Amino acid sequence: MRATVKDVARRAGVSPKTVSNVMNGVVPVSGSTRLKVEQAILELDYVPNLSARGLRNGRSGVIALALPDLATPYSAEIAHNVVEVAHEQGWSVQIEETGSDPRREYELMSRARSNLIDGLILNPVVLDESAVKVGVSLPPVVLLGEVSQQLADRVWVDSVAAARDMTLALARTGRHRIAVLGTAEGRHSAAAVLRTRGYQAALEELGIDRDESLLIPCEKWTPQTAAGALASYLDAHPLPDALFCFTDSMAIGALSVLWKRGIKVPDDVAVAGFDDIADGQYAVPSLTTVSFDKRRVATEALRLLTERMTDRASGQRVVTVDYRIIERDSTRS
Amino acid sequence: MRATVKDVARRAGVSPKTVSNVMNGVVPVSGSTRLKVEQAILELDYVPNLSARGLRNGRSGVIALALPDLATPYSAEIAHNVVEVAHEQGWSVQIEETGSDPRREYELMSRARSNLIDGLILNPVVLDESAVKVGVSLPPVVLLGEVSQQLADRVWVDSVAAARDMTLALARTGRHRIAVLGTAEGRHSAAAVLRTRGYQAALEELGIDRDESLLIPCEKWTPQTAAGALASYLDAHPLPDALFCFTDSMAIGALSVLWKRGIKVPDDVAVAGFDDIADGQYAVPSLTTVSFDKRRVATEALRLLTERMTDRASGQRVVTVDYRIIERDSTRS
DNA sequence: TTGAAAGCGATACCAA
DNA sequence: TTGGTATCGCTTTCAA
Repeated sequence: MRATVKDVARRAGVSPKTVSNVMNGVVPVSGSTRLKVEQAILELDYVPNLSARGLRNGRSGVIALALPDLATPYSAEIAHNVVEVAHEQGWSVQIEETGSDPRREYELMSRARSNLIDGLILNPVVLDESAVKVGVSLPPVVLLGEVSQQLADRVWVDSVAAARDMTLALARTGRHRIAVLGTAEGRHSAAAVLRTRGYQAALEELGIDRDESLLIPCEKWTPQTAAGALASYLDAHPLPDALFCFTDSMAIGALSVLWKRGIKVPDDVAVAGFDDIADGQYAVPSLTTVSFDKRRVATEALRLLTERMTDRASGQRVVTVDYRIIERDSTRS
Repeated sequence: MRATVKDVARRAGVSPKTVSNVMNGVVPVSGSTRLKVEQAILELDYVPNLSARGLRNGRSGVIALALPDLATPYSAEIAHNVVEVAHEQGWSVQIEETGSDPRREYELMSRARSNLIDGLILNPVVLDESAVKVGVSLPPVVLLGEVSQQLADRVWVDSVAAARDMTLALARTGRHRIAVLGTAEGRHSAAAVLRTRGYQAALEELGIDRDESLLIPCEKWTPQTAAGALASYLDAHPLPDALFCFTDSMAIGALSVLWKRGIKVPDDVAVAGFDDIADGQYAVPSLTTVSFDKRRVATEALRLLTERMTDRASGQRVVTVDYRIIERDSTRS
């Protein structure tokens, strides 16, 4: 059998309460008792039972991180940073994948209510107000990304401004027929809508007429679907001057298609992405992108979450994380 | 306040035990009482407290997955599959990053002993027998990958055979000066040792003399370090006929360096990887690699883990997952 | 500063 | 089939 506080207390000749005091270190304990207790802990190889502690305290020390798909580099980098920052602050992280399925998001919320989780960082895909109902009975929730949600705290990058800046940057290299890859057709992802909006705002500023044929829809934001979407597009349309992909993953799929067709990047067409995933730097050619500090996203999300744990009542807080355009070989003029 | 079993029991006019029976569905319950209880659960919006359940049962329903670095595509794909399979079987997954630091592995084991985790799937990097001491007091552990460990259950791909086959495949395209990228210099990663061994076995079969100058060391297996290592190598050595990178991530870094130097792949040098990460298919050119079913790795790991939970005593079990060479553009002759 | 005892919520034993 | 009750391990009042 595993040792418990009682065993430690008996061995150290003190009460369970004293053992608890030594471990949690809030109530002062005399040096000699502390030593005896620590000795006993070592001898018995005592490890506290976190289920019991969680039951008693109402907190588990675990937060959940819900992402659409861990296998995508973007999600993976976010997860990496959240896990790292959380660990530094003494939290464990449970990973959940929503697969962009609102039902999974619901499921998650109910799981979160079952007290094994003290809070939830949720990166939703679909623009859906209803999926997250932040009620009093729910644990604290922080949303990641461009969700239009008025209730939960949120950390995001200003996608509209970033997409606008990227479009302007592409135009500055002398390219004016700028296509975008990743616009949403049916179900609207918030990011798709906002990035398209930023793109169109830039065109307007530049006095470039809108051309619907330069919007290339792409339902899933993976290299695979992007490659497929771009391939069919190129079969039916002339090559644009520049291609702004709404994620780096899509850009990588696009680069692959262009290369296979012998279309030179950036000579024949410039390509840009969004997210600054690690592999973008090693793409061929290296990928121009919208970069932001993912570590900062993690830090802020965790800060909002922990603050929300102690103050459930105050209003929604939104943290906007800075971005910058990184120009690499894929758009050199 | 949140509702508890007692509240539900009172409302349904039954005892707490009956509520528990309804929820767990092992002990038969009469139809009418079941209905009453289910009604009460809905009305009170009851969600069981998993900490309490965990305390009572000694099981939490959570497993931990420990990986060196979630941000690498390989780890991310493994994590994705484990989370998915685990979810299907009703498990939650806690993610831990070891950063290839043995201390983190220790820390993890002790955390695992604290009963918030029913089992651990560990993907270690460093060949270190001592890091995982599988004793009676520890939760079940399943190791992922090429670790030389005699105690814990393990799921792996036969790296020696795979590296041998890949080397032979490269040789079949008429390339005989085959370099490998990723050999370990100081601390030995098990995978590096085994893959080097397979490579050398193939050369021997082919009657090709060993050439130490074709072993390119690379401490960390990231695109960045691979790019750096290859760049310095090329500054001092002639170009080999083929470059076998021990991971796809390294291969992606290598492709980037080769492209920047105007070295054509596969015309001037063939490049191959290992792992078959999703982006390899969209690399420029698409990457020849050693592929294996990551979903299967996840399934087997979870199977071993759950079986081990009910049978702590039986001997070590090892599952070997099949691989196959996928030839893509990066090695076309 | 330390001890005794109650209780967090769910489950399982033993009766009925 | 169902009800009462002890129990899992820890923390925290309240007293000493």
